[in-house]
Amino acid sequence: MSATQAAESALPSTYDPRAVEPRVAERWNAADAFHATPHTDIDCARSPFVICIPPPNVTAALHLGHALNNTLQDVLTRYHRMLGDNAVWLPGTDHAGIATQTVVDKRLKQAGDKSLIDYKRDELEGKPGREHFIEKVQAWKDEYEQRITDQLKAMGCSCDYARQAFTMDEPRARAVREAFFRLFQDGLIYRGKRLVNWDPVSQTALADDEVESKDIDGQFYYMDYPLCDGGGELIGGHVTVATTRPETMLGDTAVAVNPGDPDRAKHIGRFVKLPIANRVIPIVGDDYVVIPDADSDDSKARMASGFLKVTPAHDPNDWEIGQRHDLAAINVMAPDASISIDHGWPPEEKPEENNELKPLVGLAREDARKAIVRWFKERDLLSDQKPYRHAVGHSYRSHVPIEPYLSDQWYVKVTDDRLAGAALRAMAPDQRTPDTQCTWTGDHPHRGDAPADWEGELRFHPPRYAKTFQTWHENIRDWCISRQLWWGHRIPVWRYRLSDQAVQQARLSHADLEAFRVRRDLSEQYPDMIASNGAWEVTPTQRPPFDVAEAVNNRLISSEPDEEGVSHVFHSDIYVCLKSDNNQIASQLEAVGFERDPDVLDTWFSSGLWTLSTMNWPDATDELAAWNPTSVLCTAREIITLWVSRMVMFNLYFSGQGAEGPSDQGGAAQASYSATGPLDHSAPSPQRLPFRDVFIHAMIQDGHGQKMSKSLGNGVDPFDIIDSHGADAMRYTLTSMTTHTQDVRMPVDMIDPHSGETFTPKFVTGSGGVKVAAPTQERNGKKMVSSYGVASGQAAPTGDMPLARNTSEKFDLGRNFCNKVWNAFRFALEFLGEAGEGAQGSSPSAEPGAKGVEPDLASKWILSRLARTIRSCDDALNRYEFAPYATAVYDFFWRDLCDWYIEAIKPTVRDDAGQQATLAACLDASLRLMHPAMPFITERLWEALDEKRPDRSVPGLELRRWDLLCHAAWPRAEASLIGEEAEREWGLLQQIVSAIREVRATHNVPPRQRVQVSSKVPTEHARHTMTRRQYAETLAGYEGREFGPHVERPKGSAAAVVGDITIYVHDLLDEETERKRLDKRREELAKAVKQLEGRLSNKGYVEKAPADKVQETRDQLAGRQQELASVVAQLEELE
RNA sequence: GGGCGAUUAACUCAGCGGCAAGAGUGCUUCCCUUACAAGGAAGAGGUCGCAGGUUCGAAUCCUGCAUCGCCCACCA
Repeated sequence: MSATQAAESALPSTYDPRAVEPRVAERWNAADAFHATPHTDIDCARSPFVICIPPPNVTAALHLGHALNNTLQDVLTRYHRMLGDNAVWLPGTDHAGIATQTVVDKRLKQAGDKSLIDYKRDELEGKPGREHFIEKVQAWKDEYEQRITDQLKAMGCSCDYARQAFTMDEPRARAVREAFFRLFQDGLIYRGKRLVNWDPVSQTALADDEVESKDIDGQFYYMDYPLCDGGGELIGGHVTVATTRPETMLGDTAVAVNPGDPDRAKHIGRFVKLPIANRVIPIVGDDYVVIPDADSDDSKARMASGFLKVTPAHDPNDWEIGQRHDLAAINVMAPDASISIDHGWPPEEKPEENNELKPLVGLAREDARKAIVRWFKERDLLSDQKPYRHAVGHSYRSHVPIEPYLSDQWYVKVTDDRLAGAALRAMAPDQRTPDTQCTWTGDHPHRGDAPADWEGELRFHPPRYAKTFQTWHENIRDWCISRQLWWGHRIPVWRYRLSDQAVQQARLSHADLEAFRVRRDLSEQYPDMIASNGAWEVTPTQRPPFDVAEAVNNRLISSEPDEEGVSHVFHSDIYVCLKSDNNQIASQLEAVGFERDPDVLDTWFSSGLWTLSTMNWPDATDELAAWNPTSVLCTAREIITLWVSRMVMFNLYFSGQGAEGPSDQGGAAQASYSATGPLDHSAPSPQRLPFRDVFIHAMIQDGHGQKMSKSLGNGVDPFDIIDSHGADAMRYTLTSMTTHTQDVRMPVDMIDPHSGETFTPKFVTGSGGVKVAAPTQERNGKKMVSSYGVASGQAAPTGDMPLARNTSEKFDLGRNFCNKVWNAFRFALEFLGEAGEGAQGSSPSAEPGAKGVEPDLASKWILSRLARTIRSCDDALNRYEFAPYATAVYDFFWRDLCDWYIEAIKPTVRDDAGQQATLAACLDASLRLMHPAMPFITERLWEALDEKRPDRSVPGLELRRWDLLCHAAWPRAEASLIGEEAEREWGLLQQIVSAIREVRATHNVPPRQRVQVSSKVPTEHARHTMTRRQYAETLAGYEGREFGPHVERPKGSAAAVVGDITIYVHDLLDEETERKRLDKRREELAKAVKQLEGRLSNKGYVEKAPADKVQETRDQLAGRQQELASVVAQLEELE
């Protein structure tokens, strides 16, 4: 070793993560340490361990919630890699459709650049707007994908970065097209007219999860509708409907009452004449309607009038009622939510001739509400108005109320048994709740029991989350997958609109015929690329779940037009789904008038394929064969419905079809890698889960109990913590925080960039009532910018006003631990090297500990503790119990190894080869055990340990060498290492040492000052006490004098009692202190004795409790009584 | 409205039928003892949210209540 190398490898006295982490990362990188290749040969003993990362959104950088998520995945991956599994962790990011598009648009606006509105205008004017906008988003994505990757690497995540994926890159796009194509072909994708969550400002449909509920102070309006006969003649009288949304009354197509309502059911079958619209609408009976009850606890019952206006096109409940009663849905609004007669108003009502209606047309919905209320008031038709507070869905991007809006969208029929039903049957049987509330009425396929031959393997940890998964699927509704956005996977469907002639006269034009002909020719020519039998038009009155075959037969003219060109199709356009991105086919379609659907897919469509697409499905890859299903999914509970569900359904569905296409194999087929020999890719595949285990971890909240999130702006960048505490400290702390609870709180502080001091920032209430750090902070007259200020675009760092990084003292735990580990090694490496070289001889396989030296008590004890610690770590990690794992390594290393073992052997270890061997083994095994949580520091110390002491095995614990710790074998201790006798012995010694230390401390004996100690011990203990003496003397700082059964208390000494041993610490003359000390001890013991006596005097306890418990109590009592007697005797002697 | 969870030391959290109830941080006292002051030794600090119940025995299981949080839900 050269002098410079020696200098480099010298360890400074404080652990400096900044110096260590990049170096270690470089070593891993140079060794390509985390790259894995699938083993398709089942003779290979290495079982796969696979994790797909929950791909973070490219909307922003990662925060501590992600740090937690990824730390846990890395702990598992590194653990299994060390176990010898073929471990791989597949990284990637998510394009996050609407979220990213919104963020980028907002930034463009903030910067005063051309934003989405401008690009949309360009597009309308025939200029390329869409492409240019997507370029902007793409640039954002590139930046944040890189940043996220950098963050993961800085955290030490052992991903196989060569396999990095993005939900919108080409391999993933192929998977999306393939999946869409197959679902389309199988009739599981359809186009439907339904109510969607419409954002009138952004003018797009929103996913349910993009709608935020807010409580709004509104009004309940009571409006009178006059009764009439079926022909519209008023017959006198009226009914009063109650509503919070008077403006939607223009779209009413019925009034509903509860058939069980004694006062109002008689109206069922009658008609009312809808004011303003003059539409004659029926009164129908429906259970949904709440019967009024002024005394009810239900506010709705108190407010209700018993008559419900039914507006199927503008209210989801009313939509359902409309389905049940075959009511028309009349859309009365334009996409911007202004009143309109052009978007579905029945032409036969001739709305343009309606003078009452005319003034309302074009009004915004809020203005229309006022105008209509005024109209009713003026005519004395508004019988009441009451204030009412209720929840209203708002768009999370534009913050305006969502309009339930009738529009054409693409749906995945997840209600089909092949999807939701399969997901339910995939659940581990013992995690299914038998009698949950299921909103589906009647026979529903999902409710069926799992077939006997299907063993569901999907398992949630903790198990309570299985219920969320189950109820979601039992109550699932078809999934709207189209979004009127630009950033996303474009829907691979081309549409040909039939001519008016075809629609109105059921005659096809020449152009129509040509479109049919081209579609048919292409279908024959490219059957694996083009699908056309899955699309149809669903009328508003058709009720889900649909029967595909029925829909195809009745609604779609799947047949070609006959010789005369007459089609049997009504209202249907021709839809063609293209699997490949073959421009030639597309251009042939476009040449005859087909147009590509402008919408993109819901972002969860591509995320739902993640476990397949990351392994390059639909190709039959080795990865898919060997690594799907993956081992475990680590995620947060908020995403169980959005993501976990969809991956389960998709992975089951597509794997069940096999590589060759759809098949009916079901659950009977064998897993193809359970056969002997290499994999046969052409074999039919069984349905496979995307993962067997789902681990749901806690949500990180800020110091105010608010969820840490990107959109709220209270996220903390892991880089900040790495900066203040180091990556290992962050990881260790996060690991130790992971219990099976739901939330953990993380109070966040800031670091003053001017002074480097930590302080608690000033908080302000931001949008949505969220408490956030003020965008700018001031301290000692100097200003700084908070990360919230930067993230929200409200402030930018400058020279005078730099960014103040976040930190949290919670991470001190991990930092202090790292420092302790570092220094323990620094100490040990000082002498392990020299002596170790001499001890090991020339043979590299020599085991220094096995040289016939019987290990001393301390060594036996620490090896026993080590063996138990290894066992605890395995137990904990196999159960996804991260905090107990973290505590186990912490307690072993710090409490046992440093506080007791190293302290005990300090005087002797330099000359004791056995102790050196034991110490080396403990250090080595500790590094292995700690590595999954703290990879950098342990890898660095491994290197140092290897240089000094290559052989660390001891009998019962083989510790083979590896170049890199991250590849080293996880320790396996033989049961023989556990020594109960040594543990008992050492436990007694610890008590003696503590007792002497306590005496010293209360009598203010300086630590360096040695004291004289003698001890009265019963004969049978004398020998043991003598053998322990050297350790006890070291640990408690004394010199032993007399030990024996007849030792008397020397004058002026203090006494401590441990079991049947009485220890005298000489020459402590402060009797007052001694009396107080003993008094306190006596009280404690008396209390314990009383409690134990009480327990034993309880007849029930003695009779019913297990005998060993009772005996234990008796022994305890005897021990305490003896101690108490000794203490009392000492007190008496003091008098 | 439905579901899930939390309430234990000043703070953040473990423990989930039987330890005199634990940890980290903070606090007090003493120590810069050549591994570590990001450290060592000792210590103070808790009617385990409230009220019932089950049990020989409850922080732990059950019921109810209160407070807080999250998820889901159709805005009459």
